[in-house]
Amino acid sequence: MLQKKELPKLNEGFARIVFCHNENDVEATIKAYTALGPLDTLSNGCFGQKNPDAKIQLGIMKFLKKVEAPSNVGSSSDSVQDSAYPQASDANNICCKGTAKESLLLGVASKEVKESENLAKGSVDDDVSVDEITTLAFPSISTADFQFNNETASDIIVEKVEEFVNKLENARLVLVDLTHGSKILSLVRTKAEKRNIDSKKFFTFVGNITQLYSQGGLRCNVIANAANWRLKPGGGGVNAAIFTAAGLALETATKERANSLLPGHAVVVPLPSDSPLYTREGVSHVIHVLGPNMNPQRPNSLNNDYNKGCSILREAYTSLFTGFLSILRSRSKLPRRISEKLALTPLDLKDPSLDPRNHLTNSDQKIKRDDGCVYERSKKCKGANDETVADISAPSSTYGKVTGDKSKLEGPTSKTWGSWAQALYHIAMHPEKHKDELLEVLDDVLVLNDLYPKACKHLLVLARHEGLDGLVDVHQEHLQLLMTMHAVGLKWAEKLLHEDSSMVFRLGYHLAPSMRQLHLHVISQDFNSNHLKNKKHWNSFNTAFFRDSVDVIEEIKNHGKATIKDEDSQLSMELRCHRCRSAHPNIPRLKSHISICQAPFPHALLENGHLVLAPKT
DNA sequence: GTTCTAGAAC
DNA sequence: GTTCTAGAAC
Repeated sequence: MLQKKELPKLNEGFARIVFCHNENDVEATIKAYTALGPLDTLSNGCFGQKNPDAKIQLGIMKFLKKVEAPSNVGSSSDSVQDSAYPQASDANNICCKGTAKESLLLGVASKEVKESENLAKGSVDDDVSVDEITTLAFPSISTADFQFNNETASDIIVEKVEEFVNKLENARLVLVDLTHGSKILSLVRTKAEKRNIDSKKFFTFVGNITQLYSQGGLRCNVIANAANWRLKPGGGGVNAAIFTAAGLALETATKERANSLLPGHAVVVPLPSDSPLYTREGVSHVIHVLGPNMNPQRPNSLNNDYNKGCSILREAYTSLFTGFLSILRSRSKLPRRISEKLALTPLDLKDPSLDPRNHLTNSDQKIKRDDGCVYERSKKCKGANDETVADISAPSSTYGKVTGDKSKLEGPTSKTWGSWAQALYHIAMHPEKHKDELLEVLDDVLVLNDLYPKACKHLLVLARHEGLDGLVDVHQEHLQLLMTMHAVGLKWAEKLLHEDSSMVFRLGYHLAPSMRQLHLHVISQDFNSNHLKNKKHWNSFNTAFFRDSVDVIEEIKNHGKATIKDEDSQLSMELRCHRCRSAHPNIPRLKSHISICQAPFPHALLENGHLVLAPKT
């Protein structure tokens, strides 16, 4: 209903929403406001007026039966939701629905929280909270600098959104572009409409992805970055904007997770609470994504190979959305009281104890945080209190009671483990007792040298979660952990490559590990070690017994578990060179062969990131 | 996971 | 004779 009494006056710094019942109401409203000053058409279904003194824009949202979407709407506005509003036959009906109201609020929220409170109170009857919605804002991947065809990219975006949108529960996805005339937004919008994708769960938005809340009133807890492969600031576009807006905190947090990214992959980085993006915009995570590159001027150009390109772009969106889902899942594990506070903006969080980022759950999985607060706290705890690590493990755990008991201990998969097989488990549970052996200590993982390396360089990335003895225990909810383990392993491989660029690394898990506690092998492919002594040693790294980390991650993403089969048969297979595939009668003969074999690695290994090599110079 | 060692393979 | 494997014990 047009609320004419609200029309004449708009205080400085305030915005107002006017609910219109029908086209006539909208026209009348626009007319009334036009009388007060020039009115801009901001975008489809949305009009605005810039008040130069107030520095805030007034918006009038139009809710009608069906609005044709013009792809080009010139405007000087900063940002505005780009159509895709819920549509219904009666505007009042929409107004009564929380989701529509959220859209309204999001569309024209003002700059300061105080102001938006006033906005809500002044113009909207019911107080409907939008706070419980978790939102991922993402730019179109690869269509800008990487010159990926917009038409094809829009198909893939819509396809992937459609695939994930039903898994979101109370969350949503927003495709963001800086410009109003954005071709990709227009294409995606049209195609999403055609496929009847729920516009409450997915819509497009015009605005700066680093100012969605402060300038556009759209609260996005998670934003995606179209990153470069080195995960470094600079370049241009979204990457430069996000790194600049997030400050050094993002660079540091990113470095802890990964040093580089393969095309088609994504890495979730929790944003430290001192980052301006966190304090100003309420962004808790940045997900770096690397898409395929079609630009010959940029590294790893695919030379217009759209077969590969499409497959990598699909992978990129899968990784991005899966990363987002893992954030949702870890949030949903928070106790109710905390999750209720989750969507509070940082401005609302006067009491740091209310900040969910400062909490650990009581469940058997810690909510991983390496932002300043928690990291500092956990470090302090380690010094003061030996129970820190025990706090992480499950109080309700029924296995793995670490006592002096020499008897075999049961793990979660009820496999029995000899006392000798518990060494990694002990390290994972009590890293403070093994400081000298550890190369790196992070919230979720530890890095250490394998005690009996089977190659010149052989590291282990050890999960710290209790209850994960091996791959068999890994499920969908561990996806984020697997990605962290991979990223940390990759980081170390690259560090070692820096010291010796002739090395080649492979990252993977043993199908049936001898040692309890999930660990990722990062192993150089020279296999030049006196500790490699028998057929089992060789085959555990050079048959299907060795499961590449990238493949395991894919399997968990797609099927929720890793395929475990034929573990024993792999270990007794004939001995074959991992490069030229020639067979050898015994270990000494094989070893003398691999010391000289220069054959290229098999295609299956060279493709899809199974091997980590130094970049070609 | 390693070490030890009997016995098979050469 | 030596070399190498594979199973038991830890």
